[in-house]
Amino acid sequence: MEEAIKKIPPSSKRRFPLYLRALSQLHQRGVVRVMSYQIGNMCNISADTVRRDLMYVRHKGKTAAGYEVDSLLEAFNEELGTNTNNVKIILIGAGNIGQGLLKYNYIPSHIGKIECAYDTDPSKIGTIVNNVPIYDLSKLKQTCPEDCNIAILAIPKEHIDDVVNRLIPLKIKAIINFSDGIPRKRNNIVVHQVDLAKIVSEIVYDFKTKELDEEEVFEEEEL
Amino acid sequence: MEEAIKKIPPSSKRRFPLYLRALSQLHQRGVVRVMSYQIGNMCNISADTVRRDLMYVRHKGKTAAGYEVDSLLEAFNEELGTNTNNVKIILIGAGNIGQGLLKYNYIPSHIGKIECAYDTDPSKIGTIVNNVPIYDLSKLKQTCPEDCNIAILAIPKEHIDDVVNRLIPLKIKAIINFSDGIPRKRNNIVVHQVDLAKIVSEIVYDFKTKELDEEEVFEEEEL
DNA sequence: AAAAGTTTGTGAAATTATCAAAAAAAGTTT
DNA sequence: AAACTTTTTTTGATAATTTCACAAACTTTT
Repeated sequence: MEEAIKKIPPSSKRRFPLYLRALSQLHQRGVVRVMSYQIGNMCNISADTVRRDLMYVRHKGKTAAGYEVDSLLEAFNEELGTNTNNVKIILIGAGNIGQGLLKYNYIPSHIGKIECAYDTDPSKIGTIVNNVPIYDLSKLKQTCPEDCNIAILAIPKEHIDDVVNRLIPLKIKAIINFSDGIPRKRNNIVVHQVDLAKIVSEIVYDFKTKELDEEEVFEEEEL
Repeated sequence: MEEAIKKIPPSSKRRFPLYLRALSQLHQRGVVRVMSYQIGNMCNISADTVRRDLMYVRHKGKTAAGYEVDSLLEAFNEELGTNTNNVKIILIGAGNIGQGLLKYNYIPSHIGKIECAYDTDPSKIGTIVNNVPIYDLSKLKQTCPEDCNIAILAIPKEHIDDVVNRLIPLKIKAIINFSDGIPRKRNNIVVHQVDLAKIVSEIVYDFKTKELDEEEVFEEEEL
């Protein structure tokens, strides 16, 4: 008879930061109402899934023609709390991918903040990209923020294990690895592989498959 | 009473190119046998899922201590056929992300080949990065390969719609968009958003959530 | 204010991933 | 070389997640 315990599926929760980002953008643009499919487009999620997800945070069922941006924004802010606002991230490697991440605002503030970046190239060391200073990798220990647990790796695969070895004495517990190599397993550190080839591959394959399907409609009918 | 129709779930099929890539790498290294969890590690997929997927292609159930690399490789080659080998891709934008894609072999040949790249920066035009020539974007029409259907976008969001407009007269039917903006909807062109922020966001959020969970074990017990 | 058109909310179905335990192979010990 | 141990696959069962589909709620149009 008590209120049902609010159990939000993990798969749904993982999308919350995306919603927060989309809603913040909408809020900034002064948009008052938004449909599920619009949020879906912004986040690359189906409208169905968006609606399901929104069910979990909308404490009161309310509108039926779009959602109030501000009300949802509030709900997600509450739900996410300050969990992710203050996450400090370091970036190892200010090469192409690294600087790409810095420049394009790919990591918005809801998610966390890249505090500083590291490289070994003297021409990069000492520069500042989009407000983020690039330090000498050899000064990692001295310059890495105290309470930083997450590192993004964007370096050639030859150096991965080297770098990971240096991250272990720091308090880094999670690595987001954009490099095309996999560090060997360690105990105290979780590695998340971001595999750009995987991403492209799936899309290309989907596309090619769909194309074939269209050609093969005739054959199918023979069954 | 006929042989059951081999129906491979789409979600599974989408992983095939990844397996093909992993298996090719193993083959090159001369590895003869491989366990499901090793493939899983290489592809960032759980061992459970890998095994299920392999069920679909291994026409005959066989070994029980690891899989034969070559036999699987053959099976996937057969399954995928030449669908993806000869896919031609163009890359618009040879900035940080674009060159990153070119340099790090992120797009292996099983998936497709980036035939050429385009930029507007005179210092880039005419250069060759990892065997891929960079052309002037204004020469797009003249230089784009005839039978190319896929374009990767890695440009500032301000120029997205401009570029997409130019892609439409060509035979581009799918866009893989690494930019942090979304092109407006068109009829004849499918856009796949690759959202680096989304990726990082999910990882950071997962990490933070797990951290909190550990702290909150006590509270949970009160229920 | 009635009719037409949207969009949500949500059971139900379909799909996908994970668990768990039996079976098969390989390795180890005696 | 037989018996035991360990590892890894296979697969039925279960759980989680997504998608479908449609009634109900609201908006807009006539």
